[in-house]
Amino acid sequence: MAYWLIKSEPDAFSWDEQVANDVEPWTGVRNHQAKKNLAGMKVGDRAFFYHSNVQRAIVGVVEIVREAYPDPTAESGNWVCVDVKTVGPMPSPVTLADIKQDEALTDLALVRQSRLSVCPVSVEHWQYLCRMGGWSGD
DNA sequence: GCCAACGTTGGC
DNA sequence: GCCAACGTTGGC
Repeated sequence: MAYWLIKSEPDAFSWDEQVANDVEPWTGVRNHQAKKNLAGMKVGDRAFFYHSNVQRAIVGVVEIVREAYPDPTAESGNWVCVDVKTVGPMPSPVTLADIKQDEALTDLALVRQSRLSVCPVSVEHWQYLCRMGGWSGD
């Protein structure tokens, strides 16, 4: 199974809304590299839910429950989305500042390509970030 | 196909 | 609010 990180501006769609909705279609991605990442997601993969812009922190964990299908919010039909399900909140959110300070995380896609809204996370980084956030996991 | 202009994202 | 990074558009 693979690991990912998906970004959302809390003003547009926040973690609280994700928790309230439980399962949410992850739509609106309009970047080819991000699309490629979405298309590579499998059911059962997990992703960090990251708040960009105002909070800048990993605030929770979600699971992919439906693989890439045409994004209904795209008129062209050329974009895709996936469905993600709430797994749980990070006990202590991992901030971007924390991540940037940590030498083990300098090659994280989140840091290297700040504008990419859907990025892959290696197993090593996933476990490392989980430890930082106090995620006991399952 | 190159490149300048412009728009958007996201950190600070 | 500013700016850097990056994507897109359009003229040539």
